[in-house]
Amino acid sequence: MSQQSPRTVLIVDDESSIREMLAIALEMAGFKTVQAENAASALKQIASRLPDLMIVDWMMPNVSGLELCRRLRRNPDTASIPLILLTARVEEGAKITGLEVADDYITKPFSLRELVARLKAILRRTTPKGIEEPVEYGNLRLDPVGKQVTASDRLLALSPIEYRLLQLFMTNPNRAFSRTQLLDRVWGGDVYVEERTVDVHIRRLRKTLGTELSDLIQTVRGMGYRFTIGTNYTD
Amino acid sequence: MSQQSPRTVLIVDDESSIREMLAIALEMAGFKTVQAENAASALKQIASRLPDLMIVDWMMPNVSGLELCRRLRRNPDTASIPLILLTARVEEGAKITGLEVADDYITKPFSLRELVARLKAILRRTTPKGIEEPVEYGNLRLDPVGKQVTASDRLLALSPIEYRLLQLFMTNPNRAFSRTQLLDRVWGGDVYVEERTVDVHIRRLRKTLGTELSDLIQTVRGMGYRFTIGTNYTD
DNA sequence: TTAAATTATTACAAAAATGTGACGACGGTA
DNA sequence: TACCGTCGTCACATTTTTGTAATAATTTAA
Repeated sequence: MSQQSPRTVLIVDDESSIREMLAIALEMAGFKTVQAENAASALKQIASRLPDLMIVDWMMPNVSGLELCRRLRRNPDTASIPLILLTARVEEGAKITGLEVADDYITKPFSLRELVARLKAILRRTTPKGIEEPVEYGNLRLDPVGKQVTASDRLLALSPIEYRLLQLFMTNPNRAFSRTQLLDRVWGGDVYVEERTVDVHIRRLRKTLGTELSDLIQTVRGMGYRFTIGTNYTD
Repeated sequence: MSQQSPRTVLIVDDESSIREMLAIALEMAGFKTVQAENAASALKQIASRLPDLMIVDWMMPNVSGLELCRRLRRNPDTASIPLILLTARVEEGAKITGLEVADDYITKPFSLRELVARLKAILRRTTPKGIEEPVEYGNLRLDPVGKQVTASDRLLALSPIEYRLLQLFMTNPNRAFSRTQLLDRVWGGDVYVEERTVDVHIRRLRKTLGTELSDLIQTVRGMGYRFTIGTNYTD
């Protein structure tokens, strides 16, 4: 049974009719959908919550879909979101230009069945990398499928937030996150809590990790926190 | 993490009490604020100095806030200023119409904390940071992503100021900085500290770098300091 | 060489940042 | 209903960082 949390697809198109059609088709296929009618709105949605995949219309007023994709690619946080470009163009040149930034493209008119199929294909080959593969450092192991964390084969009891924190850390080792970034990516961009709340949850995470493993989560003074591996210290 | 020059927020509202409340809240959050009580005044303020973000009341006499936003969007100079619409309307129609021109909207009554949070979120995503590549000279390596510095793979414990100092030096090798320049670029242009304080921090940086690497930071007598690489000396 | 100018070093107290425990709120559940 | 786990926030403790002044060391100019 593939009852993971449903994938979220962000549909970016200026025509509401197309958005609606796609939304219905995708929701029937078991996806969650979010819509945006322009690039600015899309960026806002993304800031609020990272989608698992995006369908972007090539031709849009102001910022074109292509330009939106380029901007997404430049930002490390969004660079890995799989993209499907929706285009009416059939020319080879356009195809190639589009593929440089997109993972796939579909020319209008298109069959919904085909779209869904391609979408699933892309998710199949892009998600296992980050989301479903267990991450492991030393004897600490995080299993995204079972949402379980084990240390030396002992199961750790993590709260939901602790789990997401650890997952973010373990999938981005040696990267410092500010409290704001953590709030954005663990809590979600649309939740407003005190920055210091992060400290408390770091504390709780460290506590459940135990004395040995808690060293993995380091304080970066004046900045935030970092999951550090493979470095020697000389303090 | 607000060591950048303070952002300026232009508040446009016909009710002075609301303007004042917003101004106080925002200034407590570290922003500079400018106020305007109508669209004309707002345009004047903008002409005098471009704000980093605007909060605009939807309902205003004469030109409505929405109309003001539209005019701003039409002008290339002001089109990219992020906008937050302040509105009492809750209807879906209003939301959608508003979002076409604004980056976000907040319905009255609103929580100041939420407003500040959203405002920061908008600034965060409209001011994308450049891609940060590690800098490396010899066995000294500074990693902006992890905010860590290693010497021969040993992690150095730098304080925030030491880190920023070293980052400035390493990204501008062989360039001499005066103490004033260092204060501007490491401390930020809006703080007042003694010039001699720089000396102390240089000393601290040299100390944490260790005897070998401390030679990299050279004193330029009568001028300031310089990060020197690839040069041999024969005094 | 000496005196003046400049920088290095040290110590210390204030300020800032982070760690920590506790409390109440909230939703789910027996 | 009461219980339980989780969460956000606060108050207070602890640690680190920072600015400054005092003093030592060094360089420069005459």
